[in-house]
Amino acid sequence: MSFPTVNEQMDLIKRGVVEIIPENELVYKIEQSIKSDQPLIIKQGFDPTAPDIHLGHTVGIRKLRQFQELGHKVVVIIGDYTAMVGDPSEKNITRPRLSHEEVLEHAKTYQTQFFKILDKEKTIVRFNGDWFSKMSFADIMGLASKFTVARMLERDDFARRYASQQPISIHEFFYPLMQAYDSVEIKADVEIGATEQKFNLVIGRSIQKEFAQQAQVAVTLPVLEGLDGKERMSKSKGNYIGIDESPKDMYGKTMKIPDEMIYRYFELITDVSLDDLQRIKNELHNDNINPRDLKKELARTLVRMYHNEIEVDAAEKEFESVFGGHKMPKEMPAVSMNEDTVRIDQLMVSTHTADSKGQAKRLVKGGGVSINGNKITDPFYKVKIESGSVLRVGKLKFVRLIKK
RNA sequence: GGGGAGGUAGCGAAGCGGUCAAACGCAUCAGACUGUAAAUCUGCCGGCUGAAUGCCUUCGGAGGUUCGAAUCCUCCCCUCCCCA
Repeated sequence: MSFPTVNEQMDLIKRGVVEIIPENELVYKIEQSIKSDQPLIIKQGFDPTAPDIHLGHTVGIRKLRQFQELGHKVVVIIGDYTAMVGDPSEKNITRPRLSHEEVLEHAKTYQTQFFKILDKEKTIVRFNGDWFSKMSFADIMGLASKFTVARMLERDDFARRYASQQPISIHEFFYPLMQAYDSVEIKADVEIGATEQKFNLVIGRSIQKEFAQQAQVAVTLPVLEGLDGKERMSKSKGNYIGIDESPKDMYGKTMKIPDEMIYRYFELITDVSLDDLQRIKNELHNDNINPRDLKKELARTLVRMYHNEIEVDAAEKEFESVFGGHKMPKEMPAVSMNEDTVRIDQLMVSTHTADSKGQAKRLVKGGGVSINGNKITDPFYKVKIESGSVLRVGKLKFVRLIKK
């Protein structure tokens, strides 16, 4: 096997990354790899706490693929063990503990989704339960003794929580240690992760040294903001675009991101060339160009990546007809009813377009409800049920009614 | 082990015997304006009720005092800080 030159490799690796810690060690590792004709081991871990992967995850996964293109070996760690323990960084959200079955189920979908981006042949998937489930308490104490509380408290979120009198449980301290130990177990040369992972990645270096290994290089990547443009993309915040979503949803959701995010999305989660990136940046500063058109280009690009060209056109047409021409979408959920007439609030509750009759009435009073394009203003309006009638609530919720 | 401060709606934060479904801010949701963007303005913002000065559920949990408790008492659970 022959590898590209050090400079070629570094150019690709550095694209879109925030930090390489330390860069000279990475250069050294690549030199050694070329010299010995051995690939580097590139690691990234995922906790399968949610059933599938969204575009936020692809920032890292795409970086892994770049390493693969350079000839290196990617090891994806599935944190089945850590996921079962429960993610302490989100402790304030009290999430339900996942059973091992659920975790494995999620892990399964993760794996198929990984391979929409990664080269299956060049990817090794490991579960960290393989080694953690076998450790004795003495082993755990041994691991714990290799790190100090003072260093733990250097970490931003711990420091902040400590300062603001929020609880921190002891077991949360194990998280970084477990992640670090994963690196020891697979002898990682490079670990990649989001910027917020910096602390964990660096601890991996310390712990590897404790185990007489060469320290890994930490590569940090930006965290992708979700549809709100503020908070990180995450399933639990509902501001995500899943990579398995339909072309229509993917396109529509992309059109919803704030303008400031357009460039960032192009940069972090698409394959557009550096020239195109520059062009996009210029056009965003050009007042004669409607940023919406660039957003459309982004939406097209994303749908193309995860679906295909035909779907791209269909999704765009669908989007334009609904939101441009104020027409109805082609496909919408249908609900069949026996009644001849139903009061609007009841109809909304039974079609799940409102959570309660009270909310339904409020929506009607707010002017957000229409039947076949006719706005309803009376919260006690009786809707005549006819097959083909369309109930619209807000901008996005449509239901087709069917008379039984 | 000792001392102190706390737990209020999605979040932050008032209230400290009735006028509290609970001020205010933020977020969410809907409307106007738009490009399904941003900003701005408006409305809503526990549930039920043909829409109430009505009913039900809610202020960490369980009891109690009272005509009446988020507000007082008892016990319990949880968190934070300081001292040892």
